[in-house]
Amino acid sequence: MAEEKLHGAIEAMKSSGVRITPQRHAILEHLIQSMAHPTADEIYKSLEGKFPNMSVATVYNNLRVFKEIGLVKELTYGDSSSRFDCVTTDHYHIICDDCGKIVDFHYPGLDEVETLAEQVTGFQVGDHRMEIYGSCPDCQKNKH
Amino acid sequence: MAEEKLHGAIEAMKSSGVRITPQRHAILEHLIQSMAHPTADEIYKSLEGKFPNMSVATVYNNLRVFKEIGLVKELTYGDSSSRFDCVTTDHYHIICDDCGKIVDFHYPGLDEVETLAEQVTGFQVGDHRMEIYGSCPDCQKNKH
DNA sequence: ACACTATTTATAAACATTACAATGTAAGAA
DNA sequence: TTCTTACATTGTAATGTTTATAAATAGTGT
Repeated sequence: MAEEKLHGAIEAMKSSGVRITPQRHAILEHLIQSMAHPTADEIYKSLEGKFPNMSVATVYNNLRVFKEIGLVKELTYGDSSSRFDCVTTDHYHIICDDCGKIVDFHYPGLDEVETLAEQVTGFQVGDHRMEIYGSCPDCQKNKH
Repeated sequence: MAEEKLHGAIEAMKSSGVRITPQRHAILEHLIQSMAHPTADEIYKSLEGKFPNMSVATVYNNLRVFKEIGLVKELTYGDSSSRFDCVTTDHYHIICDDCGKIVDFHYPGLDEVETLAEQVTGFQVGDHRMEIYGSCPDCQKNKH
């Protein structure tokens, strides 16, 4: 399934006229395979073995490119660095306040809220963002 | 009404055992009166007149204190600096993609999503965050 | 093969935020 | 009041993430 996602992403790049370089391929692959919503620096470090000469700038540049063609979303929380998430299917995130773990979870989509917001504020709505915060099962145990 | 909010906030500080210094009073006052969800730097600049010697560190320190006692929420978007919002009543934000304007808007609260997330993920949910993105009425006019 | 453009690299710069040490200020006890 | 102690503020240095820039490299179309 990760294969298919990667394939789909590459198709999306092709049809957007974006070149598929080895670095881009590797960054995308890492984003898809790692379930961990990594930071730019984590991606950089994890590809050091394969690409000893790769620059951090390349990671940032390409994450921006991926964002622009809608392959990737940037997640900004309170902490210092952004995390990046491959948008394959629509999903939300639930985040552990204690250990920082991020888990995907599905929910129908909040169309109703968007509609109401449009009516009340006069905005033309394009998108929304939602996250849920709490304590993950592991951290609940450790607290007891 | 801003008076009452400020008063309530000061009471909250008292009962948390947090000292009410002139700087803290001014920062809170600015947060409550400005409807603009300011950045730390904006707060700092706006109080330069009253407190020529105030340090940026003071602004950051106190925003952290306010966050800890639950008076203030930190809003992190894609851009470089956090914005700060006085939590008086529960509300969500709708944000203009073009000009960055942030407008408050009320909605019943997404208890149902929280409950479902709890069941699906096993997390113990404490909080959630939602923002809506779009184009504000002004920017819609300026586009066409 | 050639010219042209996109991409990568390396490094410097910008910027927000935090850490730290020194100074100042308020509250309570003797 | 004065002493003591804990908390706040200030100024500055340090940290860390992200962006800008210029040079080197690779790819594409003619």
